[in-house]
Amino acid sequence: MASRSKKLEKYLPSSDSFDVNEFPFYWVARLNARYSMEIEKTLKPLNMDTSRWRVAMLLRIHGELSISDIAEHAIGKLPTITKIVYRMRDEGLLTVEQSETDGRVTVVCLTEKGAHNVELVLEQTQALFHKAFDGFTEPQIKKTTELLQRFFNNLS
Amino acid sequence: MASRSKKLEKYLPSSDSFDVNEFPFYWVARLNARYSMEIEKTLKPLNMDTSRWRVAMLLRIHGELSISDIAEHAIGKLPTITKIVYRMRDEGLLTVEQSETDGRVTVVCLTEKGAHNVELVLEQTQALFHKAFDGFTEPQIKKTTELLQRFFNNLS
DNA sequence: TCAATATAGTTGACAATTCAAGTGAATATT
DNA sequence: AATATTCACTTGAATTGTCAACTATATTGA
Repeated sequence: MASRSKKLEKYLPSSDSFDVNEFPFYWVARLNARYSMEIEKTLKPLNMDTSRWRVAMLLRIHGELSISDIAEHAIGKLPTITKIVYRMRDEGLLTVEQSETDGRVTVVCLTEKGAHNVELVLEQTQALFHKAFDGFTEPQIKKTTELLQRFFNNLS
Repeated sequence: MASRSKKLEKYLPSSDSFDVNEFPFYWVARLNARYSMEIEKTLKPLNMDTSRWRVAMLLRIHGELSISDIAEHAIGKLPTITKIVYRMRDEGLLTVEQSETDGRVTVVCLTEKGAHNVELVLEQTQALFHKAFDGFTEPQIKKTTELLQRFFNNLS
Protein backbone atom coordinates (compact mmCIF):
# COMPACT_ATOMS: atom_id res chain seq x y z
CA MET A 1 0.00 0.00 0.00
CA ALA A 2 1.32 3.44 -0.90
CA SER A 3 1.99 5.69 2.05
CA ARG A 4 -0.21 8.40 0.67
CA SER A 5 -3.28 6.17 0.88
CA LYS A 6 -3.19 6.42 4.68
CA LYS A 7 -3.94 10.10 4.79
CA LEU A 8 -6.07 10.25 1.68
CA GLU A 9 -8.21 7.32 2.72
CA LYS A 10 -10.86 9.40 4.41
CA TYR A 11 -11.59 11.14 1.12
CA LEU A 12 -12.67 7.95 -0.58
CA PRO A 13 -16.39 7.30 -0.11
CA SER A 14 -15.81 3.57 0.09
CA SER A 15 -13.41 3.86 3.00
CA ASP A 16 -14.40 3.17 6.59
CA SER A 17 -12.87 6.43 7.69
CA PHE A 18 -14.71 8.44 5.01
CA ASP A 19 -16.05 11.75 6.25
CA VAL A 20 -18.53 13.61 4.02
CA ASN A 21 -17.76 16.87 5.69
CA GLU A 22 -14.22 16.62 4.40
CA PHE A 23 -15.29 15.48 0.94
CA PRO A 24 -14.73 18.22 -1.66
CA PHE A 25 -17.46 17.01 -4.03
CA TYR A 26 -20.05 17.13 -1.29
CA TRP A 27 -19.26 20.80 -0.84
CA VAL A 28 -19.08 21.47 -4.55
CA ALA A 29 -22.61 20.09 -4.89
CA ARG A 30 -23.90 21.98 -1.87
CA LEU A 31 -22.25 25.25 -2.81
CA ASN A 32 -23.53 24.99 -6.35
CA ALA A 33 -27.04 24.28 -5.16
CA ARG A 34 -27.02 27.10 -2.62
CA TYR A 35 -25.57 29.53 -5.15
CA SER A 36 -28.21 28.56 -7.71
CA MET A 37 -31.00 28.94 -5.18
CA GLU A 38 -29.81 32.35 -4.09
CA ILE A 39 -29.41 33.66 -7.59
CA GLU A 40 -32.82 32.30 -8.59
CA LYS A 41 -34.42 34.59 -6.04
CA THR A 42 -33.21 37.54 -8.08
CA LEU A 43 -33.89 35.81 -11.38
CA LYS A 44 -37.49 34.82 -10.78
CA PRO A 45 -39.04 38.32 -10.72
CA LEU A 46 -37.37 38.86 -14.10
CA ASN A 47 -38.78 35.62 -15.55
CA MET A 48 -35.37 33.98 -15.61
CA ASP A 49 -33.93 30.86 -14.09
CA THR A 50 -30.42 29.50 -13.66
CA SER A 51 -30.38 27.79 -17.06
CA ARG A 52 -31.39 30.87 -18.97
CA TRP A 53 -29.07 32.95 -16.85
CA ARG A 54 -26.02 30.83 -17.59
CA VAL A 55 -26.69 30.95 -21.31
CA ALA A 56 -27.31 34.69 -21.28
CA MET A 57 -24.17 35.36 -19.26
CA LEU A 58 -22.01 33.27 -21.58
CA LEU A 59 -23.37 35.17 -24.56
CA ARG A 60 -22.71 38.49 -22.87
CA ILE A 61 -19.12 37.42 -22.38
CA HIS A 62 -18.45 35.82 -25.74
CA GLY A 63 -20.64 37.84 -28.04
CA GLU A 64 -21.93 34.90 -29.98
CA LEU A 65 -21.66 31.17 -29.56
CA SER A 66 -22.82 27.98 -31.20
CA ILE A 67 -25.09 25.61 -29.33
CA SER A 68 -22.14 23.26 -28.78
CA ASP A 69 -20.01 26.09 -27.44
CA ILE A 70 -22.70 26.88 -24.91
CA ALA A 71 -23.03 23.23 -24.00
CA GLU A 72 -19.30 23.02 -23.45
CA HIS A 73 -19.01 26.11 -21.26
CA ALA A 74 -22.06 25.21 -19.23
CA ILE A 75 -21.27 21.46 -19.22
CA GLY A 76 -24.78 20.67 -20.35
CA LYS A 77 -26.21 18.13 -22.72
CA LEU A 78 -26.88 19.15 -26.29
CA PRO A 79 -30.64 18.50 -26.33
CA THR A 80 -30.99 20.40 -23.09
CA ILE A 81 -29.11 23.43 -24.35
CA THR A 82 -30.97 23.32 -27.66
CA LYS A 83 -34.27 23.55 -25.83
CA ILE A 84 -33.15 26.31 -23.51
CA VAL A 85 -31.96 28.30 -26.49
CA TYR A 86 -35.22 27.99 -28.42
CA ARG A 87 -37.21 28.76 -25.30
CA MET A 88 -35.17 31.94 -24.89
CA ARG A 89 -35.56 32.81 -28.55
CA ASP A 90 -39.33 32.46 -28.21
CA GLU A 91 -39.13 34.83 -25.29
CA GLY A 92 -37.26 37.32 -27.42
CA LEU A 93 -34.04 37.10 -25.44
CA LEU A 94 -31.81 35.88 -28.24
CA THR A 95 -31.48 35.25 -31.95
CA VAL A 96 -30.73 31.94 -33.58
CA GLU A 97 -29.37 31.53 -37.08
CA GLN A 98 -27.48 29.11 -39.23
CA SER A 99 -23.77 29.78 -39.57
CA GLU A 100 -22.70 31.08 -42.98
CA THR A 101 -19.42 29.22 -42.95
CA ASP A 102 -20.73 25.89 -41.67
CA GLY A 103 -24.32 24.95 -42.33
CA ARG A 104 -24.41 22.56 -39.41
CA VAL A 105 -23.77 25.09 -36.71
CA THR A 106 -26.36 27.27 -35.07
CA VAL A 107 -25.14 30.70 -34.04
CA VAL A 108 -26.77 32.22 -30.99
CA CYS A 109 -26.66 35.87 -29.98
CA LEU A 110 -28.33 38.06 -27.34
CA THR A 111 -31.04 40.46 -28.50
CA GLU A 112 -31.23 43.95 -27.10
CA LYS A 113 -33.95 42.79 -24.79
CA GLY A 114 -31.78 39.88 -23.69
CA ALA A 115 -28.77 42.09 -23.12
CA HIS A 116 -30.85 44.58 -21.18
CA ASN A 117 -32.20 41.78 -19.07
CA VAL A 118 -28.71 40.59 -18.23
CA GLU A 119 -27.72 44.05 -17.07
CA LEU A 120 -30.78 44.19 -14.84
CA VAL A 121 -29.86 40.90 -13.23
CA LEU A 122 -26.26 42.01 -12.80
CA GLU A 123 -27.34 45.14 -10.98
CA GLN A 124 -29.58 43.19 -8.70
CA THR A 125 -27.06 40.48 -7.88
CA GLN A 126 -24.23 42.83 -6.93
CA ALA A 127 -25.04 42.52 -3.26
CA LEU A 128 -25.11 38.75 -3.49
CA PHE A 129 -21.63 38.61 -4.95
CA HIS A 130 -20.22 40.98 -2.38
CA LYS A 131 -21.71 38.76 0.27
CA ALA A 132 -20.26 35.66 -1.41
CA PHE A 133 -16.75 37.05 -1.50
CA ASP A 134 -16.89 38.63 1.94
CA GLY A 135 -13.74 37.96 3.91
CA PHE A 136 -11.86 36.56 0.94
CA THR A 137 -8.57 37.98 -0.21
CA GLU A 138 -7.54 38.04 -3.83
CA PRO A 139 -5.03 35.17 -3.46
CA GLN A 140 -7.65 33.05 -1.71
CA ILE A 141 -10.10 33.46 -4.56
CA LYS A 142 -7.36 32.69 -7.03
CA LYS A 143 -6.42 29.60 -5.05
CA THR A 144 -10.02 28.41 -5.01
CA THR A 145 -10.33 28.70 -8.77
CA GLU A 146 -7.04 26.94 -9.26
CA LEU A 147 -8.01 24.01 -7.08
CA LEU A 148 -11.41 23.69 -8.74
CA GLN A 149 -9.80 23.75 -12.16
CA ARG A 150 -7.44 20.99 -11.16
CA PHE A 151 -10.28 18.75 -10.00
CA PHE A 152 -12.12 19.58 -13.18
CA ASN A 153 -9.18 18.63 -15.36
CA ASN A 154 -8.70 15.41 -13.45
CA LEU A 155 -12.21 14.39 -14.42
CA SER A 156 -11.90 15.38 -18.05
CA MET B 1 -13.72 53.41 -3.25
CA ALA B 2 -12.16 50.82 -0.95
CA SER B 3 -8.70 49.69 -1.93
CA ARG B 4 -9.73 46.07 -1.96
CA SER B 5 -12.25 46.69 -4.75
CA LYS B 6 -9.41 47.23 -7.20
CA LYS B 7 -8.12 43.72 -7.07
CA LEU B 8 -11.42 42.03 -6.43
CA GLU B 9 -13.20 43.84 -9.21
CA LYS B 10 -12.57 41.18 -11.80
CA TYR B 11 -14.51 38.68 -9.71
CA LEU B 12 -17.72 40.68 -9.93
CA PRO B 13 -19.77 39.70 -12.98
CA SER B 14 -20.98 43.25 -13.43
CA SER B 15 -17.46 44.65 -13.68
CA ASP B 16 -15.83 45.55 -16.97
CA SER B 17 -12.74 43.59 -16.02
CA PHE B 18 -14.75 40.49 -15.09
CA ASP B 19 -13.14 37.26 -16.21
CA VAL B 20 -15.25 34.08 -16.11
CA ASN B 21 -12.21 31.89 -16.06
CA GLU B 22 -11.25 33.40 -12.74
CA PHE B 23 -14.77 33.24 -11.35
CA PRO B 24 -15.07 30.56 -8.66
CA PHE B 25 -18.79 29.94 -9.19
CA TYR B 26 -18.28 29.25 -12.85
CA TRP B 27 -15.90 26.48 -11.90
CA VAL B 28 -18.10 25.23 -9.11
CA ALA B 29 -20.91 24.81 -11.62
CA ARG B 30 -18.70 23.19 -14.22
CA LEU B 31 -16.99 20.86 -11.78
CA ASN B 32 -20.30 19.84 -10.30
CA ALA B 33 -21.74 19.13 -13.73
CA ARG B 34 -18.73 17.15 -14.86
CA TYR B 35 -18.61 15.18 -11.62
CA SER B 36 -22.32 14.36 -11.93
CA MET B 37 -21.92 13.28 -15.53
CA GLU B 38 -18.99 11.04 -14.73
CA ILE B 39 -20.63 9.38 -11.80
CA GLU B 40 -23.84 8.85 -13.77
CA LYS B 41 -21.94 6.62 -16.16
CA THR B 42 -21.36 4.20 -13.31
CA LEU B 43 -24.80 4.74 -11.86
CA LYS B 44 -26.85 4.09 -14.98
CA PRO B 45 -26.11 0.37 -15.38
CA LEU B 46 -27.29 -0.02 -11.79
CA ASN B 47 -30.55 1.85 -12.44
CA MET B 48 -29.43 4.80 -10.37
CA ASP B 49 -28.93 8.49 -11.03
CA THR B 50 -27.29 11.33 -9.15
CA SER B 51 -30.42 12.16 -7.16
CA ARG B 52 -30.97 8.65 -5.94
CA TRP B 53 -27.25 8.27 -5.31
CA ARG B 54 -27.02 11.36 -3.12
CA VAL B 55 -29.96 10.26 -1.04
CA ALA B 56 -28.63 6.73 -0.70
CA MET B 57 -25.18 7.93 0.27
CA LEU B 58 -26.54 10.29 2.91
CA LEU B 59 -28.56 7.45 4.39
CA ARG B 60 -25.54 5.18 4.41
CA ILE B 61 -23.67 7.81 6.36
CA HIS B 62 -26.38 8.89 8.78
CA GLY B 63 -28.34 5.69 9.25
CA GLU B 64 -31.73 7.32 9.05
CA LEU B 65 -32.92 10.78 8.15
CA SER B 66 -36.12 12.74 7.79
CA ILE B 67 -37.11 14.13 4.41
CA SER B 68 -36.11 17.60 5.59
CA ASP B 69 -32.76 16.35 6.79
CA ILE B 70 -32.09 14.93 3.35
CA ALA B 71 -33.22 18.14 1.70
CA GLU B 72 -30.86 20.09 3.90
CA HIS B 73 -27.80 17.93 3.27
CA ALA B 74 -28.47 17.71 -0.44
CA ILE B 75 -29.67 21.32 -0.72
CA GLY B 76 -32.75 20.22 -2.58
CA LYS B 77 -36.33 21.39 -2.51
CA LEU B 78 -38.76 19.53 -0.33
CA PRO B 79 -41.16 18.40 -3.07
CA THR B 80 -38.22 17.15 -5.12
CA ILE B 81 -36.77 15.14 -2.26
CA THR B 82 -40.19 13.79 -1.32
CA LYS B 83 -40.65 12.43 -4.80
CA ILE B 84 -37.17 10.97 -5.03
CA VAL B 85 -37.72 9.21 -1.73
CA TYR B 86 -41.04 7.66 -2.76
CA ARG B 87 -39.60 6.65 -6.10
CA MET B 88 -36.77 4.89 -4.30
CA ARG B 89 -39.19 3.26 -1.89
CA ASP B 90 -41.20 1.93 -4.82
CA GLU B 91 -37.96 0.52 -6.18
CA GLY B 92 -37.34 -1.23 -2.89
CA LEU B 93 -34.27 0.81 -2.03
CA LEU B 94 -35.54 2.35 1.18
CA THR B 95 -38.26 2.34 3.80
CA VAL B 96 -40.45 5.27 4.72
CA GLU B 97 -42.37 5.60 7.95
CA GLN B 98 -43.93 8.17 10.21
CA SER B 99 -41.83 9.20 13.20
CA GLU B 100 -43.09 7.91 16.53
CA THR B 101 -42.07 11.03 18.41
CA ASP B 102 -43.37 13.60 15.90
CA GLY B 103 -46.24 12.67 13.63
CA ARG B 104 -45.24 15.25 11.05
CA VAL B 105 -41.87 13.83 10.21
CA THR B 106 -41.15 11.04 7.77
CA VAL B 107 -38.25 8.79 8.67
CA VAL B 108 -36.31 7.29 5.79
CA CYS B 109 -33.93 4.35 5.97
CA LEU B 110 -32.03 2.17 3.47
CA THR B 111 -33.28 -1.35 2.89
CA GLU B 112 -30.85 -4.23 2.55
CA LYS B 113 -31.23 -4.01 -1.21
CA GLY B 114 -30.55 -0.27 -1.07
CA ALA B 115 -27.49 -0.74 1.11
CA HIS B 116 -26.18 -3.47 -1.14
CA ASN B 117 -26.68 -1.22 -4.13
CA VAL B 118 -24.67 1.54 -2.51
CA GLU B 119 -21.76 -0.82 -1.90
CA LEU B 120 -21.86 -1.88 -5.53
CA VAL B 121 -21.67 1.72 -6.70
CA LEU B 122 -18.87 2.45 -4.26
CA GLU B 123 -16.81 -0.41 -5.63
CA GLN B 124 -17.32 0.74 -9.16
CA THR B 125 -16.53 4.39 -8.50
CA GLN B 126 -13.25 3.78 -6.71
CA ALA B 127 -11.27 4.40 -9.88
CA LEU B 128 -13.13 7.62 -10.55
CA PHE B 129 -12.25 9.00 -7.15
CA HIS B 130 -8.64 8.05 -7.44
CA LYS B 131 -8.59 9.86 -10.75
CA ALA B 132 -10.31 12.88 -9.22
CA PHE B 133 -7.79 13.19 -6.42
CA ASP B 134 -4.79 12.42 -8.55
CA GLY B 135 -1.92 14.79 -7.84
CA PHE B 136 -3.57 16.27 -4.77
CA THR B 137 -1.91 16.26 -1.40
CA GLU B 138 -3.86 15.94 1.81
CA PRO B 139 -3.44 19.64 2.74
CA GLN B 140 -4.61 20.67 -0.69
CA ILE B 141 -7.80 18.68 -0.39
CA LYS B 142 -8.33 20.07 3.07
CA LYS B 143 -7.79 23.57 1.76
CA THR B 144 -10.30 23.03 -1.03
CA THR B 145 -12.98 21.91 1.37
CA GLU B 146 -12.25 24.80 3.68
CA LEU B 147 -12.57 27.37 0.92
CA LEU B 148 -15.77 25.83 -0.41
CA GLN B 149 -17.24 25.80 3.08
CA ARG B 150 -16.44 29.46 3.51
CA PHE B 151 -18.20 30.40 0.29
CA PHE B 152 -21.09 28.23 1.33
CA ASN B 153 -21.39 29.92 4.69
CA ASN B 154 -21.20 33.33 3.12
CA LEU B 155 -24.30 32.49 1.10
CA SER B 156 -26.24 31.03 4.02
C1' DT C 1 -16.18 11.77 -57.27
C1' DC C 2 -18.87 9.49 -54.42
C1' DA C 3 -19.78 6.44 -50.67
C1' DA C 4 -18.65 6.24 -45.73
C1' DT C 5 -18.12 8.56 -41.58
C1' DA C 6 -18.21 12.34 -38.52
C1' DT C 7 -20.35 16.73 -36.76
C1' DA C 8 -23.88 19.69 -35.15
C1' DG C 9 -28.13 20.03 -34.07
C1' DT C 10 -33.22 18.75 -33.65
C1' DT C 11 -37.34 16.20 -32.23
C1' DG C 12 -40.68 13.24 -29.66
C1' DA C 13 -41.57 10.31 -25.85
C1' DC C 14 -40.71 9.95 -21.28
C1' DA C 15 -38.75 11.07 -16.65
C1' DA C 16 -37.63 14.33 -13.21
C1' DT C 17 -38.16 18.87 -11.06
C1' DT C 18 -40.65 22.78 -9.49
C1' DC C 19 -44.37 25.78 -8.08
C1' DA C 20 -48.59 26.54 -5.73
C1' DA C 21 -51.82 24.90 -3.03
C1' DG C 22 -53.06 21.74 -0.11
C1' DT C 23 -53.14 18.23 4.55
C1' DG C 24 -52.40 17.00 9.12
C1' DA C 25 -49.63 17.19 13.35
C1' DA C 26 -47.27 20.02 16.83
C1' DT C 27 -46.57 24.72 19.21
C1' DA C 28 -47.71 29.00 20.69
C1' DT C 29 -51.11 32.42 22.10
C1' DT C 30 -54.77 34.03 24.22
C1' DA D 1 -59.18 24.80 26.39
C1' DA D 2 -59.81 26.86 22.04
C1' DT D 3 -57.71 29.14 18.33
C1' DA D 4 -53.97 30.57 15.56
C1' DT D 5 -49.67 29.67 13.71
C1' DT D 6 -45.87 27.02 12.38
C1' DC D 7 -43.81 22.87 10.70
C1' DA D 8 -43.15 18.87 7.85
C1' DC D 9 -44.48 17.13 4.43
C1' DT D 10 -47.68 15.74 0.09
C1' DT D 11 -49.98 16.30 -4.25
C1' DG D 12 -51.37 17.88 -9.09
C1' DA D 13 -50.31 20.71 -12.83
C1' DA D 14 -46.97 22.78 -15.45
C1' DT D 15 -42.18 23.20 -16.74
C1' DT D 16 -37.83 21.38 -17.69
C1' DG D 17 -34.36 17.86 -18.71
C1' DT D 18 -32.85 13.51 -20.87
C1' DC D 19 -32.51 9.58 -23.91
C1' DA D 20 -32.78 7.59 -28.39
C1' DA D 21 -33.55 8.20 -32.86
C1' DC D 22 -33.28 11.17 -36.66
C1' DT D 23 -31.89 15.12 -40.18
C1' DA D 24 -28.77 17.87 -42.53
C1' DT D 25 -24.22 19.44 -43.49
C1' DA D 26 -19.24 18.65 -43.79
C1' DT D 27 -15.11 15.88 -44.16
C1' DT D 28 -12.43 11.66 -45.44
C1' DG D 29 -10.72 8.08 -48.04
C1' DA D 30 -10.86 4.87 -51.83
